[in-house]
Amino acid sequence: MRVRRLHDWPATVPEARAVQEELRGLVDLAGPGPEEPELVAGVDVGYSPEDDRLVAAVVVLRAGTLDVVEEVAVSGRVRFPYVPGLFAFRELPTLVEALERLTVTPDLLVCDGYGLAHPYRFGLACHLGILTDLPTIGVGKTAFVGACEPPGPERGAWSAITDGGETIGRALRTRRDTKPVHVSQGHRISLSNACRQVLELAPRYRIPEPIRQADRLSRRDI
DNA sequence: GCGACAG
DNA sequence: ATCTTGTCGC
Repeated sequence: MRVRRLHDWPATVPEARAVQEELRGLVDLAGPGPEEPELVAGVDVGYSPEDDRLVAAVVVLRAGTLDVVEEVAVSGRVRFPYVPGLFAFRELPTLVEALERLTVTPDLLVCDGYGLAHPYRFGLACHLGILTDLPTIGVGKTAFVGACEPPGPERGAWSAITDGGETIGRALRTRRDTKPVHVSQGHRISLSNACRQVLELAPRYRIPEPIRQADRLSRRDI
């Protein structure tokens, strides 16, 4: 699929912040996003324990059956330090290469990490949404910014993640008695639809299937 | 000022 | 992210 080249990859913190400030105004939070997506892609990155290599993985699933339609893994090198809030600049360059090698265009992109629920309201999922112009969802495994009450114990229970009075995401229980995931909007999808999609994509495990598959692939090829 | 901070 | 053993539960 085609990915827009809106900027060069920044090498420094100030450059990266400038890119975020420039692109954050382009984010579409109105959605509503696809009602019944046909193809859903998951993206994740795995890191080498011994050097600076990383593997970006994209797995496309048929939404109805969760069957794998296409897989792409691309290896690269870390070119940006881990700075909370600028996490996307580590993974995006190689992730974009992997997406460009996709022969199909997904209807929805599920990202490992945050979208709106981000210190500058522009996490990896928002950034990837702008570059691909696809609806994107951010799914985080741990809390980052904002606060929320613990949702009820049942699958499907959720509570709002708020920060300074504004709602930036939801803690969503995808599996009974299991730690919730943190869902936030990336681009071109509403928060309620994002949660509905995440729930449908995680019928069995805590982590939505597209991300689980991408995670497996990124570790296998490192 | 200090610590905490997606992966 | 990654380094790590056992353990509890389906």
